[in-house]
Amino acid sequence: MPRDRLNVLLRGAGLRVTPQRVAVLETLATGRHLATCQDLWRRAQRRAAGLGLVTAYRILERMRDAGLVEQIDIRGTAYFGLTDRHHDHTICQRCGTIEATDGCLLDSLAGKRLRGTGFLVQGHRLDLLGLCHACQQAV
Amino acid sequence: MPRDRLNVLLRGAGLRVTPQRVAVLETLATGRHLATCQDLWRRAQRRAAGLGLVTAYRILERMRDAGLVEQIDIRGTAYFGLTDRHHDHTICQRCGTIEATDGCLLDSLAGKRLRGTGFLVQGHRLDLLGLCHACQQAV
DNA sequence: AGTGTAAACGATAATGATTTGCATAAGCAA
DNA sequence: TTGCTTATGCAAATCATTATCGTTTACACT
Repeated sequence: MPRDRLNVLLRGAGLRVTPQRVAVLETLATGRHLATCQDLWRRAQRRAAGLGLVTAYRILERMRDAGLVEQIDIRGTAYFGLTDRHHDHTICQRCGTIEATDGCLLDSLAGKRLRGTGFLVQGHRLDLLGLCHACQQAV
Repeated sequence: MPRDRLNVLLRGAGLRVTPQRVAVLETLATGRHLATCQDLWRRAQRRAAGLGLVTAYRILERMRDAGLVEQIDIRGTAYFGLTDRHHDHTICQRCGTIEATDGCLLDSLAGKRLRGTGFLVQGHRLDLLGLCHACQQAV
């Protein structure tokens, strides 16, 4: 993703452009999967030396509130990804292993085994992400 | 839910029947929504005095591994519910408020506002819950 | 009913991710 | 460039969850 595009994204979301934010956003755009804050922080340091972990947390929080980033919590840790992507996963209820599904599959899967991984589907979780009525006012 | 049914559930899942487990399971069956471990623990104490918080965690973990219970993590904390129910939610990306959706709605919702609550849908999260290949062997 | 053993329990103390407070530095509108 | 606001970095606090360990209990087999 070109640097300009990142700046536009940030400005468009009403966020100041700082090297740290660009670094985190760029890192986010580079990776193909969801990532934890710690992970992003470690990787983003190549682009912004001295970046603090706490800052990474704040940046992700800010971008999440601005709608640029999506936060998803799995087994006690938060994962982040760009909002414009699809994030469908299989999550093993026993060992917690997370894998992305190939396409966007949906209904009547219970009891079925997914082709490829052999994951046995027992149930599903669907969360609609967005803004509640109150927060829409507060923009 | 009758006490017998609970025992059958536990036994059927290969779990020993203890007053603590019955208490937690009963509490889970009583509540209409997902609940945190702390919450379940507090409520289950009416049925099993002296129940330890750590025990509640272990019971839920055990029942989750046995497939009786579904664990869902939101904003850094785990929520639990019986597996046999549907759990579709709206989650505000700003304030974190979680609400259950009325029915089971699915596609082409992005950008729409939900009737009733006015929740603005920006994206969604779909997790398929079940067992990975390795864990299926280990049963 | 009595007994042995693996599994469950309760309390306390770690762990690890996330937040908070505060002083300093940097973005950006005028 | 100046000034005001917001962002950053660090150290310490918080909070859910996990690990440890000694004690108790469920339950299969007498």
